[in-house]
Amino acid sequence: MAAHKAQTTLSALKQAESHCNTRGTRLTEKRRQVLTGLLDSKKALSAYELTDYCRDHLGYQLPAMSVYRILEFLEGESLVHRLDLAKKYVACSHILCDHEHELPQFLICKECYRVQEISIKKNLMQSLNRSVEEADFKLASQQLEFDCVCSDCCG
Amino acid sequence: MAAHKAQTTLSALKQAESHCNTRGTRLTEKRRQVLTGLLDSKKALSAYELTDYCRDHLGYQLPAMSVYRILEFLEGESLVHRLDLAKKYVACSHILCDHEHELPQFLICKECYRVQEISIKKNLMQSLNRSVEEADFKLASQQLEFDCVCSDCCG
DNA sequence: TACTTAAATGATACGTTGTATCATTTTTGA
DNA sequence: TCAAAAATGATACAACGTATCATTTAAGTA
Repeated sequence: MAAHKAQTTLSALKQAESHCNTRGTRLTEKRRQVLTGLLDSKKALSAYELTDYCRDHLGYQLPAMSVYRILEFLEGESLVHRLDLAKKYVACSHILCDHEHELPQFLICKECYRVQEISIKKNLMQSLNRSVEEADFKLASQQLEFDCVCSDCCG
Repeated sequence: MAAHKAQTTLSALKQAESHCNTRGTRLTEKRRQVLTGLLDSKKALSAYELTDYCRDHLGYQLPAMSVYRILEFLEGESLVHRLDLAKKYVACSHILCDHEHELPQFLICKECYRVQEISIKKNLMQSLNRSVEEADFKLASQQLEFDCVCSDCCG
């Protein structure tokens, strides 16, 4: 289990590194390790699952408090998204892209926590925003999360 | 604080009572009290806030475990909705209606937990479902919840 | 280089939401 | 009246998350 990381994970880490350099922040060893855990996982992980990841793959127990702080940092760098609905975290699927993206939407499988990042069509989001505004509310974020079931879990 | 309940609350309780009778279930005293707490609150309440409600308004401490069970019952009777996003509960705004409703959507103010129940236009929901299905996912429920800010909390 | 300061991480305690389990009370129906 | 079922109580515990203070590590400067 020690061995090798997928090409995309390595590329993403490199990209994340230079992103942080550019911004004058530091992708420390632990931050890199947490990000690696998320990149290598095809599903969303909770903070506590990430401490397990460190214990199992790296041989030390990263305190939950540190994981939360690191996730907060990574989210600030737009390298990670927090999924409120699942109370879990995913690596941003656009780390490797150099161009700007519209705000992502997340489809979260409530069974296996596989996550799909999609972009909802502009006019659909506009209609939605209009419906919400008619009720005198505003969407707190355009980054929506939808409770779903994926095709593996009984599509 | 002891005194009188709004007309709508009383009507809703009566309606809930007969709804349960019809279904062969029982709206017991405690269940009625929890429902009353939700009906009288203009915002979503957590299970623990409902135990506080009983302590403050009814003079006894309803155990959290009982509150959870009662909420589960009320949700099964479609008298209450659980809001995953807020981890809180609201009385269904359609208790007083006798006709069928489309599945509701919820706008939840993340500041004050005021909740607005709306119905999103059919074609909007259709577009959304289509987008989700293109990603090989399915919405787990058509009862969507949106993290919002209401007009009172900085509209 | 050594020293000071700031950034990052660790350790501990605690708060909130929620479930599991078993005991007790209340209601129902024969 | 009595047995069975339904509802509620009590207790313990699990998962997620934050507050606080201590310690370590890195960065910049004399």
